[in-house]
Amino acid sequence: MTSTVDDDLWSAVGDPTRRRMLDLLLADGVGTATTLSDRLPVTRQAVAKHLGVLDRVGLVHGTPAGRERRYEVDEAQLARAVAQLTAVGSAWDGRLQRIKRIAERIEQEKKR
Amino acid sequence: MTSTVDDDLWSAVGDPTRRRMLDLLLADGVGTATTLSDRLPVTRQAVAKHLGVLDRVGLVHGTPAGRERRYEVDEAQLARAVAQLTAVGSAWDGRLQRIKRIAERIEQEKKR
DNA sequence: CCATTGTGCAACCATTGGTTGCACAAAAGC
DNA sequence: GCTTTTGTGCAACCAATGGTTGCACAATGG
Repeated sequence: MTSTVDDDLWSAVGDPTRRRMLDLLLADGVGTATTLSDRLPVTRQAVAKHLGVLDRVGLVHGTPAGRERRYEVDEAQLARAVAQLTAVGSAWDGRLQRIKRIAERIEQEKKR
Repeated sequence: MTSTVDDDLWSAVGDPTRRRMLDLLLADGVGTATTLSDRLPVTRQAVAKHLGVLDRVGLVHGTPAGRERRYEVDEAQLARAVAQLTAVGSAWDGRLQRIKRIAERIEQEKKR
């Protein structure tokens, strides 16, 4: 069942730009809208919007520091998201395997 | 690195309605826009659009059967998508663990 | 042959990921 | 201290997309 999935968390992580942002933040530890947009193919304003989304679902946390706002990954929340990814993945995987087994059994029946 | 991810595949699977559709198709083996929309909180037309998206990225395959069009999951392609999910998941997981280890080492240093 | 049912297509609406432009506060240079 | 950078936030705007309703039409069933 996919119904156990938090859709907000998932769709936050579903956007490719946001995924890259999380990658960068994880690699560097911390970043601002400007530093992130330097390494991304979108404008600073777009990055700022994404940071807003990620902040709202709790995947990152931003703190004002002087004139800039620093963001870092909330590790616990990202761990939760990862858990959901792998949960859905293995649910589908399980179904696929079951289908494969059934297909093989039918092959067997035919040969008899 | 998330750069190895096929964004089309991922964002196809990123939509919650499409995820539920895949669940239903996997459970039932086959379905049409109408039968799926019976069990989903959206209209038949919305489901038809989603089926179009899923078909375009190859996650499902639709074949005309009389007056209706039957869709089923392309298992190989879904397996690919699952592989990418778990790949990104474990990449992040790895980074999180590394961060955790470093944090623990710093704790150690302090105690000395 | 007529009524039903499943589809596909078009128009329309709200949200969202993106842009540009601007105003303003904090740092840095002189 | 005053001026120039530099980082932010906000607003307007645009295109794509997930959703809706409405309609026309082909296939099935009585």
